[in-house]
Amino acid sequence: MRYIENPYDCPVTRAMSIFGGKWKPIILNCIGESSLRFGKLNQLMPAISNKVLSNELKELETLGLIERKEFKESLQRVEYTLSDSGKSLMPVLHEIASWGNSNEAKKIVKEMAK
Amino acid sequence: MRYIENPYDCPVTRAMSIFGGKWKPIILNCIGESSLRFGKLNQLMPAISNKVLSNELKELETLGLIERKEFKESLQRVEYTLSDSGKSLMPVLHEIASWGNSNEAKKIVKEMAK
DNA sequence: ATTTGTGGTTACCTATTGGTTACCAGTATT
DNA sequence: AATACTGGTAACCAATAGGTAACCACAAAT
Repeated sequence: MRYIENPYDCPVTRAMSIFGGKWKPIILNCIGESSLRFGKLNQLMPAISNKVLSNELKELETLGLIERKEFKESLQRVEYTLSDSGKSLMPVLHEIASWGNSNEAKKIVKEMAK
Repeated sequence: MRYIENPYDCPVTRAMSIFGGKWKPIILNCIGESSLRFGKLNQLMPAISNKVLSNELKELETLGLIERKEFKESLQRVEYTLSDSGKSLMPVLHEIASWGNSNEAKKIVKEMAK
């Protein structure tokens, strides 16, 4: 998602410029308090291609919302976690998740499917 | 935004399928508790074209998140308000707005601009 | 009679997103 | 030595979203 012009300094516009987009909130929520590998993220979101996942992870890292840790141990191993900025988004993600679990949301999705 | 495949029934995925996208959260937040005319919405979000605004409003109406009221009075007059479903999103929008006002968010946007 | 404002629609084009397939390096397994 | 797994990347193409500009009906104002 590109930066959205925001002449009136709208906070929702600012927030959505940062973590809006099809996958970013979902990825951030998946990672949450845990530490996930690329392959695991791919499993959790079967609908995302590895190209797109790779791009999104890079963008989230550039934004400073996640951290990428490479373990040189043995077999290639990379883990993603939320940075402090990313963690500050947790209340937002919880609120979104909570609404997503509401009957309102479920009803709307049921309608969309028709 | 199309419906996102959601095999694990992730609530964030469900929520973002509904009100995700570049403009939807911004429009919903703009309307809030008030009742806004098309022209006013256009003023509040100068970066949106009237075509896109028109489309988004239609989609939001189809989703049942907003209501469109036509006043036959005199001059063509249409007002948009949140439906009950739309109002149930207010806590989410507030949380997003609150994060958008945080220093974290402002710092990130400052970096993006470079 | 012409102009202005509202709430759009239409046609057209471009930019962005997303998807597919193939491929790669390093390590471990068979 | 060949194969498989991880975490990707590259090239290419298709679909979708978004943007621009022109236009329209209706009403009111000049």
